Amino acid sequence: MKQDSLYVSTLAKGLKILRAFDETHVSLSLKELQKRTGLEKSSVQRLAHTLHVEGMLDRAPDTRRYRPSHAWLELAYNYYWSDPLVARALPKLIEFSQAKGETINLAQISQDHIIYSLRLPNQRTHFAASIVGRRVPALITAAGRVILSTTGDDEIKNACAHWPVESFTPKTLTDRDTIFENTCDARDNGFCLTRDQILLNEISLAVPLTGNDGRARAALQISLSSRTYTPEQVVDKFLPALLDTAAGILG
Amino acid sequence: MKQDSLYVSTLAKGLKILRAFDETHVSLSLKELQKRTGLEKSSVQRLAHTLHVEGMLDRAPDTRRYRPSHAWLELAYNYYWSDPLVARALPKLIEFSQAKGETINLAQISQDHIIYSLRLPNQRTHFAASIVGRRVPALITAAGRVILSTTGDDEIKNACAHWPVESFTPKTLTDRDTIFENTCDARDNGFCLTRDQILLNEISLAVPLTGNDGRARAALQISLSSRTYTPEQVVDKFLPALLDTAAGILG
DNA sequence: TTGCATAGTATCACTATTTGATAGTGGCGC
DNA sequence: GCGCCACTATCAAATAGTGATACTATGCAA
Repeated sequence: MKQDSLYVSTLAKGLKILRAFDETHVSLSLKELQKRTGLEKSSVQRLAHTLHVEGMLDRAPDTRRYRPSHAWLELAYNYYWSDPLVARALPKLIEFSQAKGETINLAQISQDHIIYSLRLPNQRTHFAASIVGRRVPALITAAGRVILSTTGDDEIKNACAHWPVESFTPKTLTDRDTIFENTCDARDNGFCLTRDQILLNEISLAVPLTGNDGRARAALQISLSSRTYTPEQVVDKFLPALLDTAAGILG
Repeated sequence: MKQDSLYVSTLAKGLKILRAFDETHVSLSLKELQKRTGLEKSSVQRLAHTLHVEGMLDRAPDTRRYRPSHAWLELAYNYYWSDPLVARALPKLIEFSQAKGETINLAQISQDHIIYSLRLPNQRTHFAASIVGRRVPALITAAGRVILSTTGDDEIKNACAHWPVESFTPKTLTDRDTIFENTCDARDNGFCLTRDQILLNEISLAVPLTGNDGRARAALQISLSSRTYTPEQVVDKFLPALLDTAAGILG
């Protein structure tokens, strides 16, 4: 950062302002931006002003608080055009969603997290699981494990030892040995099933979208309620269709 | 811009890099970025480098071309949390989508354009109409007109005279008088129906999501094929449910 | 209403940072 | 193997961002 002569720190500070907004900080005053970014008061003022002028931040005239603008959705739109997998996967996901009436997602690996890039939610899906762009530590998700399982044995071992884990529910599995075993099972089975990891009473089933080199960079994942199905029923009832959908995307 | 002492031009240049990517420019080399932004070669190099280091741009090691990164989806995620209308609308849209099996969208006004902030596509929906964040001139859409129709008469007149129009199909209506009439009809009817405006053989039906002040900032819109339905059938078959969905969101 | 505290706005001299010219490197097609 | 073009790296010059400070507006309490 410091000794990088090509690094433009002013731009980085501007991005820091954008990233100050999250689930629990949906609008921010100048003071709050200052606190959350650690930048100088004047800098925050000028950077936020610039982002506002450039249409990246909206501002409520009464409260003077800044908010994310519609431009944030436009960026997503342009991301979608840039990702060839999205274009191939989307029609197949829609097909699956309408045929089965169940939530289906496209998850992509992004360093040691997975990011949901397409989501076709059904009525029972809660908000955070309905909207694209959510990042979750790869190791605690079925999608992350099944993607990981397609890489080399050393990489699996290394990832299970070092990638971050985080508890979302009391039942979130944070024991790295168990995660490793489960990932190896995924490698052998070609799918991964988890329970209660992100949300209680949620069963998650994922299959890899394997590239030409045999390594997956993405996965298809469905969410079901454990009140409705047992894990075995989920596998029986949905795995074949999920594999078909994956094959359709890759074919 | 120039005589704005609070304006940080370096940040603005960085944003210009981000906005150089669109439907037809899904990945860009340094040279192309230079051309599209009009910035200096060195500036582009440093700004793009910074965006890469900060995770806003990916780079293919072989071709050295820059691409939008997953971070663009994360921004959308955080936008969604910041928009209270989205949270209220999403479950209702899902309900409608699953009940009717037809494409339904949430469109919001954004200056003189509308932006699709939620989309629940069905199988027949083409790619550009399936992904969120698309911006379209408000006047050529049913959603834009029905939102406009809830504002004052002067504003309607002014908007129909000055807001941009753009032809998407040979049948896109660009005659401002006809657009004005259609918007007045929308005001009287409480809904707006268009044909072949964005896509041939597409019927679009929109109803406003009216705020406390009687003015709409958003609309619900559905798309149907004119090969399957006549405009009259669309109104008969879908308008009541669409109005119910809108009422559910506002209630 | 008055007064106080807090948040937002505006100004400006200083200098750190960006700039843009230039030179160096690597890759690809001919 | 040669030459072209794109990308990378360097550095002196000066522009443009900084941060301290002062000013104004807002909201809350007495």
